Amino acid sequence: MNNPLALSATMEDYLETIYTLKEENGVARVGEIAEKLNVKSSSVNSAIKQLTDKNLVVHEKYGYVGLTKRGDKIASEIKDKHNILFRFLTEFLLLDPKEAEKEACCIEHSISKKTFLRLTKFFKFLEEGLSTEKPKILQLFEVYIETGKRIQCDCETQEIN
Amino acid sequence: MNNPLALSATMEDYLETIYTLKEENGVARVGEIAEKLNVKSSSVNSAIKQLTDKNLVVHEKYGYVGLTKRGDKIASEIKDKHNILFRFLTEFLLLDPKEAEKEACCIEHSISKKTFLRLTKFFKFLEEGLSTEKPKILQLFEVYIETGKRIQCDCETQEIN
DNA sequence: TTTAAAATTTAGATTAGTCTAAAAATATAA
DNA sequence: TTATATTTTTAGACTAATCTAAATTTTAAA
Repeated sequence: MNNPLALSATMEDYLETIYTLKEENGVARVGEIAEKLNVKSSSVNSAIKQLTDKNLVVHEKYGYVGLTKRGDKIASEIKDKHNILFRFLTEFLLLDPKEAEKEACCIEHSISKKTFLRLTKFFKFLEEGLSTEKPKILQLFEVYIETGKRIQCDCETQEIN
Repeated sequence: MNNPLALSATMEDYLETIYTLKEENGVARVGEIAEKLNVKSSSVNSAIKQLTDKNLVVHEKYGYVGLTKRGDKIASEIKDKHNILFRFLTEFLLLDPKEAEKEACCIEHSISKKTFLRLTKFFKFLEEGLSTEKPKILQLFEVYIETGKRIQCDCETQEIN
């Protein structure tokens, strides 16, 4: 019943961290991964072992940690989920970026591909709006969050052209 | 560093399931909890032991499983998160209810109180709109999901009154 | 009321993910 | 280049959550 290819949230975090470190520093090392994830190097080691067995990570003893093609693909998908969630939390729910960052980290392992795609589509939809400013409804929501008051606007009731 | 009162997603699921069973049947029994969560009764047993130690659950041997006041409060908060996520996924992202249900189950353990409150506020905001129909932007998004086309509407650019 | 069936509990094994402590390898500095 | 410091690896313990199998208790039926 359970997909044997499915990764635990923990393993996804390892992949994502390796991916991020490679983006930031060009390479990823055991100690850095440990630091980012707030675990000990020995934990990183055993995770790497598992991910290597799954053909997602490459690693020669005492050397850099890398991603296979498959590992890289999975990592970037997780990263994409993270990013769209971050956008949603900051641009839409107007949460503090620091909080939103932590929150996205957490939720990224729970959302399905479909939800990810829908959220992505939503932002694409917003961006394809002619105007350069935010849609009225989000502007109103911002005011509502700050003041608790709902300014009226006829865009709510008017017909679609 | 880590909050000792924090519950694992697993323990939250147990609380929530007990809560739901009590809603549905008036009482909750070990076997029903096991069935809902797709685990064995022995697993339920050890979970109950832990939750009892934390003063969240009451249970006398071979009897019904109940929630303490604190347990009930926590369970209802989880349920609230679940419900608001379900609404977001179905009403806003227009996902299939069955999928949305599963997804909400998953995400409910990851979102913070703040995110929950913001989402709640967002729906309250929508409901306080004068019109009885959905806000224009969501109507447009629905069309966009179905057709890939973005119908123009001047509500995007007009001034707030 | 005794017996059979169903539900619950206990005991003990297993797995994933973590840790500590010690050993091994690599990098750095004198 | 040798000694020291840092990093990585290994070995083995621990915890949370699960399972199986067996024992116990409760429920229902004969």
